[in-house]
Amino acid sequence: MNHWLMKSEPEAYSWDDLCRDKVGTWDGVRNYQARNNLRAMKKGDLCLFYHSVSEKAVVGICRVIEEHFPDETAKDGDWSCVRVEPVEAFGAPVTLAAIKADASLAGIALLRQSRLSVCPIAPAEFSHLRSLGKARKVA
DNA sequence: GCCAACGTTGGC
DNA sequence: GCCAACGTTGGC
Repeated sequence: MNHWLMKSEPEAYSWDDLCRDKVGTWDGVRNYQARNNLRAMKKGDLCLFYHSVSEKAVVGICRVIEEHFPDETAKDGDWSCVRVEPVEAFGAPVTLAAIKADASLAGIALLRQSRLSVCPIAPAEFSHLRSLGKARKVA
């Protein structure tokens, strides 16, 4: 299984929105590297949900429930999206500042490539963030 | 609001 | 194929 981190501005689509919807379509990606990461996702892969810009924190974990298919929101070009469902909410969101301050997360793609909206996460990084975030199952 | 990083576009 | 101009993302 692979692990990922996906960013969303909470004003555009938030973790709470995903929990309300139960199932979310992760569309709107218009960056080739991010798109290729979306296409590499397998059903069952887990993704950290990061709130960018206004909050700058990892707030939960979602699971890929449908592998990539064409992004209908794209007027032109060859873009993809996936479907996800919320799995675990972070009782303690892990802020960007906390990630930067954590030596064991120094290599995380979030820091190394700050503009990439869908990036792979190493298993050790994933489990560390999950425990820092005091993740608990979504009802 | 500013700016750094980075991707894309188009002229040459 | 290079590079300047421009647009976008996202942290500060």
